[in-house]
Amino acid sequence: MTCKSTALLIAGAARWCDTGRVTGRNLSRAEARTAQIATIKKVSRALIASKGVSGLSLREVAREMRVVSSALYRYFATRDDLLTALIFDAYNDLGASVERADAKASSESAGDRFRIAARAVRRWAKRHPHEYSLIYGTPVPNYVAPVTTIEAATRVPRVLSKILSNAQGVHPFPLNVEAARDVDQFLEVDALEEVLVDVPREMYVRALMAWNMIFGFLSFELYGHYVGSVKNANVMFEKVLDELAALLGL
Amino acid sequence: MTCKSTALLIAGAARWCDTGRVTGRNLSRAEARTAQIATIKKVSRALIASKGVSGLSLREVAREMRVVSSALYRYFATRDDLLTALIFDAYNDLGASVERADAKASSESAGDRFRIAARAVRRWAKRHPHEYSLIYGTPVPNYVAPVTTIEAATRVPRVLSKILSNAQGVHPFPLNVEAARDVDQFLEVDALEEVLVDVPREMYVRALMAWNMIFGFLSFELYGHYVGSVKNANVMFEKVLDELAALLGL
DNA sequence: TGAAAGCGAGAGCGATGCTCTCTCAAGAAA
DNA sequence: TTTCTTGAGAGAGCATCGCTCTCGCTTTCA
Repeated sequence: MTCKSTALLIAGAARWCDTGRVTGRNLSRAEARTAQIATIKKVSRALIASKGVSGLSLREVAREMRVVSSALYRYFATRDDLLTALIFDAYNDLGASVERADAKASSESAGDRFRIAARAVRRWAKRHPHEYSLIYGTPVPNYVAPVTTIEAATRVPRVLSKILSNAQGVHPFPLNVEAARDVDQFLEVDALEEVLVDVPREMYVRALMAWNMIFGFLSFELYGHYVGSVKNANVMFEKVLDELAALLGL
Repeated sequence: MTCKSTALLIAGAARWCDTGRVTGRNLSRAEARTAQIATIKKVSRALIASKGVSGLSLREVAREMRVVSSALYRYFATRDDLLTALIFDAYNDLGASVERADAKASSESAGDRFRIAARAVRRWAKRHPHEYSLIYGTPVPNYVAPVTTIEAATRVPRVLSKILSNAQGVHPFPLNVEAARDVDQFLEVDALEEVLVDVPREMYVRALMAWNMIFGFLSFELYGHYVGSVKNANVMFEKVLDELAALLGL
C-alpha cells in the first residue's frame, strides 16, 4: 500500500505512486511541485462545485488525491491560502472569458459589444456559481486581497470601459452635469483613469453603476432573490442591459 | 457546580441556575423556552457580529450561556435551523427599520422618500454587516427559504413600491414602451402586482432594477469591491440614488 | 560523495456538529 | 395528593475538521 520502492517503477514514465508521491526520472522536483499544485486546485474546484465553498476540506482533497492531509501543507500553508489561490484563478478565468468574448465582437456596435461582454459575465457566473460566490459573495473572514488579485479583478471593468471609450460621440441620457463636476471628491479618479481610459468623467458614476448592476443582478439571480418576481432571468437580463445601454448612451 | 438542588433557590425569583437551567416558580415552561430561544439568538447574533457567519459555533454559544452544547439541540435541531431563524429575524429587523424611516417621512416628496428609504437600508446594512451577509450574501448551502421568510423579505420592496405608486403623474425617463409590453413574459406579474400596487407595468423593470441596484451597491461596498475606485461611498450612494430617482421619474 | 532541502506518512491536538443515554424537574391526569 | 408523561440539561462519545510535528526517504546541489 505504501510506496517504499519507487526505484522499481519504470524509470521512463513519470507516474503517480499509490501513495500519491510524484516520481519518475523525467519529472523534476519543480515540475512535480507545479503539477501537485495544479491537481490540488483542480480537485478543490471540483469539490467546491459540488459542495460549495464551505464544503471545501483539505482532508477531502487529500483523500481524493490518495495522499495524507498533512502533505498538502507543503503547498498551501493554510486553507485560506488555498482559497486565495482559487480566488485569484477565478478572477482570471472570468476576466479571460469576457476578454475572449469581446475580442470576437470587435466589429460589433458599442451597444452590442456591451451586451456581449455582459452576457459573457453572466454565462461564466452561471457556469461557475460557486467560484462566482468565491469572488463576489460574502468574503472569507479576515481575507485581504493580495495586490496580484486586485489586478486580476480589474479585467472585467477594463473590458467594459474599453467598450465605453470606443463609443464616444453617442449621446447618453441627460447627464447631471452639476453632479459630475465634483467627481474627484468621492471617486479615486487617478486610479479610475487607468481603467476608464478616454471615458469622460461625467460618465464615471454611470459606468460604475453599470458594472455594479451587472454583478448585483447576478447575485440576486444566483442567490434566489428573484424567485417570485422574475420568471425568465434571461429576458430580464436583456431588459436590464437595454436600460444600462441607454443610461450609458450606447 | 452542577444544579442538583433547585428546590433551595428562592421560589419567588426566576433565575438562572449555574448550569443554565431556567428554574423558579414564576417562569412557566413555555416562558422559559421562549426565553432560552431568545437568548440563544441573542448570543448567536453577538457571535456573528464579532466573527462572521462562519464563526458561529453552537458549542461557543453554549459555552457563553454556561450550558452544555447538546442542550441547544432542544431548541434548534441543527446549526442551519439556527441560521434560518436568524435570517428570518434579520429580514424583519431590516424591514422594520425601513418602514419606520418611511413612516417618519410621509410628508416628504416622492424623491425624498425614496432616498430616505434607501438610506435606511444602507444604514441598517452598515450597522449589521454580518446579518446583511446572512440575507444578501452567499446563501448557506442547501438552504431553502421557508414561506414565512419570503414574506419578511418583501417588506423593503413593499416600502419602495408604495413610494413609487404614490408618485404617479411624474414623468420618468423615456420608457421603452415596446419593451414594457411583454412584461408578463418574463416577470411574475401576478405576484408583483401585490407588491407593486398601483405601479404601471411599464415601470416594473426599472423598479426591480432600483431595488437590485441598492443592494448591489451595498454588497460591493461591504465586500470591498469599491476599494480603489470609490473614495467616499456616502457621496457615491447619493449619486446613485439621483440616477435611480431620475430613472424612476421621482 | 556528502550535506541540504523537499516531500509524504503518520500520530496527535483541540475544536467542530451532532447523537445518545441518563437523570431530574415541571406539568397534566388520576 | 399521587402518578405518569414530557421537557430539559449533563455528559460521554463519534466522525470530521484545520493544523503541527517528527520521521524517513529522495532529489538536488555543492
